[in-house]
Amino acid sequence: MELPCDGAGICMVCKNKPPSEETLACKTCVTPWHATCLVSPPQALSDTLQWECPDCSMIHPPSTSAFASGRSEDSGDLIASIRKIEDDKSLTEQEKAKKRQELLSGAAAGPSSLDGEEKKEKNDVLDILDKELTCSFCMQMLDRPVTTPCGHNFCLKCFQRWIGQGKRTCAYCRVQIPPKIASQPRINSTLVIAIRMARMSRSSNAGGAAKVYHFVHNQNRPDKAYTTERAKKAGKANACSGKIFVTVAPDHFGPIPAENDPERNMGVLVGEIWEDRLACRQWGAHLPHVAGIAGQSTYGAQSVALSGGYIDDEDHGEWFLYTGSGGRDLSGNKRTNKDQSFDQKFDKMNEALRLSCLKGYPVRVVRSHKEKRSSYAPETGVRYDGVYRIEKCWRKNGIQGFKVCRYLFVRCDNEPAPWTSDVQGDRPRPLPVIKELKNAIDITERKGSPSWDYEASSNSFTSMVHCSNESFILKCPKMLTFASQDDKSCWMWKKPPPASKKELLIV
DNA sequence: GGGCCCGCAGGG
DNA sequence: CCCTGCGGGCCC
Repeated sequence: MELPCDGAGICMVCKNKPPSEETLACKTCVTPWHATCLVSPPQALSDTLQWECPDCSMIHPPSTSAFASGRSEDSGDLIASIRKIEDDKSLTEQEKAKKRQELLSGAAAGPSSLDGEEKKEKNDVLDILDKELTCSFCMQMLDRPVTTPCGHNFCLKCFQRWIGQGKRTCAYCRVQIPPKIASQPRINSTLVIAIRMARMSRSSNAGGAAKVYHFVHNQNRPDKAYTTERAKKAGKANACSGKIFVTVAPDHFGPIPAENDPERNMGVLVGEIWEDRLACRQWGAHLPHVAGIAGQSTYGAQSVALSGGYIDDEDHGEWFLYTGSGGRDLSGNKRTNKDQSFDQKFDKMNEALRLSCLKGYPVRVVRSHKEKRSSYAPETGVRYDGVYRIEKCWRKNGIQGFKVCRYLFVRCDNEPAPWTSDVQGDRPRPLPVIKELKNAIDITERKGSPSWDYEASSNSFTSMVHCSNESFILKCPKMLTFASQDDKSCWMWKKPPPASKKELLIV
């Protein structure tokens, strides 16, 4: 059995610490090995620099190196062909690049294939999948993929073999692997789905060429927003999202609890502030980085972003009026600065808000203060403001409006209930009546505060809903719990409503 | 400080 | 696929 030196430099075979002249570093994985304990140590001194350890030479046997095997005999031709393209003065740089790519992607492998265009596209997809979904050990498509914290993927078996050899660094980038992951590697289920899809696309010959998505898996995203090569100008305006830190589903309603915050294990607290909308997105409070409403018209709205400085938005802290999407222009964006139809229906995001109103779903609220710095916001940035509910929806002069009220007074750990005029108050109280709604139509209303009542006999929560002169009862089992047995007036979210709408019983 | 343009993300 | 979106940087 051949074993390397451990982290302290002690040979795992002879249990001695070899002097540096007896230590060999693998050219691939840089792991130190005790030369005298090797079965076949390198003979010449010059070989020691190019020496590959038993593990690595086993993993990458030279004969199966993907590049060498496929192209070794015609690589001379390939270079000649590339030179020919380079020298062709009739081609633009773009055309040259395209030709080169065709050549490398194998479209030109079969001489002058006529369906090259279609084949190329398919190959592009498969190339990307090959590259991204390949295990660095066995060079095959990942089997039961395990992802390291540094973002590299390996087959479960390959990973376990590596760990079994006493390795505790990533085979790809040498970053330390935490003991927990080494001992209990978890299969990356999202990746499993991606692999399944890749296999499907590989096996299906028919069908149009798949589109190449520049998809970056969450684990592989940086901790901060970043700008791609394609987005020429720097800055966050065109930035891609960084890693999402919380583990809640994108359609998750309500607060983000500690158990979904593996990063800090504290959940997203009311009053938390991020530099911008992209950072806010990373903590799951509000996912769209431009749009103001996160939601699905058939499911409900998860969150809204309230940006200060719009005069028509009445903002009273614990309740505010919100104009639905499409009802205003995005400042400085000509495309949306069009005339509004005067007969809008509730659709898309507005319908999502209306549905949340009907069902009494909690809506997360984030506020930003780009223009107006109100006394509410001594700080800059985007602020998570806790859970609200949509109390009323209406349509007036073709514009949809929403009245959004604090759902429950959520006690937060880092400061007393913010955005309330009464700082002491973390109790529900009557809500102000909205003015000037005489000409409004389509009023969807939801009454009652707090919205959910606890029913001890069934240990469930019920809520009375009034809608279009009809009343019905919503039942949601075990949705809320009291913060403490002593203080029943202080409500707190413990468990968010079910992620699937099926689980919500309407009796 | 306003106009302009940009490109990402997500819904439908 | 197409469209839109209570961002945001930069230029004037």
